[in-house]
Amino acid sequence: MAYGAAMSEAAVDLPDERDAIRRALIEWYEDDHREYPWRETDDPYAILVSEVMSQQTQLDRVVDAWDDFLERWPTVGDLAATDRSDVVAFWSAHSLGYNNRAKYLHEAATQVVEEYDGEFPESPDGLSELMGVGPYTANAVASFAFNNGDAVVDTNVKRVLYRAFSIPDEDAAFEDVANALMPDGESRVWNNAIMELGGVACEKTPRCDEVGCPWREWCDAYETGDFTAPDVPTQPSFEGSRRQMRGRVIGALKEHENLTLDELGPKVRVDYAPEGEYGREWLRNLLEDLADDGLVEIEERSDQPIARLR
DNA sequence: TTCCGGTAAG
DNA sequence: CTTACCGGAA
Repeated sequence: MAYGAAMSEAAVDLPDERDAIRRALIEWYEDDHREYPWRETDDPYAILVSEVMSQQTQLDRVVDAWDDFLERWPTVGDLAATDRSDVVAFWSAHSLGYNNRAKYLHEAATQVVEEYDGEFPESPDGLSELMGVGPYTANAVASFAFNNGDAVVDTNVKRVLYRAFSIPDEDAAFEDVANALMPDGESRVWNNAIMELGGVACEKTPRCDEVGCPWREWCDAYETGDFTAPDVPTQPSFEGSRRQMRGRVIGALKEHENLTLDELGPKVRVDYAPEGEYGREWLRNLLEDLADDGLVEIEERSDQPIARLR
C-alpha cells in the first residue's frame, strides 16, 4: 500500500477494520439517503445524462431538467437523431450552463449509435472513449448502470478521504485509496454511498453528528477537530465575465435564430456600441470562439455577418 | 460576493 | 501543467 504511512492504519492495513469501515458506510447509506430518479434506473443513457448535468449543477436543480430531457429524447437513438442546436437550446432554456456539455452529450450519443451499434460500452475504459466522458463520469456510469466501475474520485470523495484518513492531496493517492477501500463487485452501492457521505455529512462545513456519520470512530478529522479540506481552485467572478457573455449570445440566438452583429450586440451588453470597446470587433471575436466550439455558426453577408445556433 | 466542479484544450 | 467553461443559491 503505497500511501499506508500517510493513512490512519485502521483504514486499509488492518483487514478487519477495513471491513468494518465498509459495512458501516453501506449500512448508513442503505438505511437512509436522498432519493433521486436516476438512482431508480440502470439505463446507461439516462444515467449519463444525469451525470453530465450533475457535473455542473446542484443535484436538486437537475431533477426537472433530467425529467424534461428524457421525455424529449427518451433513448440514445432519439438524442443522436436530433439537431445539436436543439440540445444546446434545451440546455440554455433549463439554465444548465456550460453549453459545451450539451454538444458533448449529443456527440457521445452519436458515437454510441454509430460506433457501438446503439449499445453503451460497459467498462470504464470503453465509456471513456465517449466525448465529454472523463475518469469520473466513466466510473460513475459503469457503476450505476452496470455495477462495473472502479472507485469514483470526485471532490466529495477527495474531501472525505483527506479528512478521514489523512490522505495527501494528490490525485494518485486518492485514486489508490478509494479503490483499496471499495469492496469488489459493489461499485454501484459503494460509489453512491461515499458520494452521499461527502454530499450530506462531510461537507465543507461538516455535519458529523447531525447526520450520524458512520466513520466517526475512524476519522482523523473527527478526532483532531481539524476539518481542513483540499484546496479547490478559486475562479474569477461570473458577473461581467466572458462566460456570462457567451451565455447571453446562446440565449439570444435561441430566441431569435438569426441575428446581425448590431442586433445581437445590445442583447449581450447594454453598453454595446458598434465602434466602441465592446462593439463589432469584440462581438465578432466572441462569436468566432463560439463557432470554434461548434455552438454557433457565422454566415458572411455583404453588409454584416449573421449568427445562428449550430 | 462566494461557493460549487469534471472535462477538453492549449 | 493551466485555463476556460455556466448560473443559481447561500
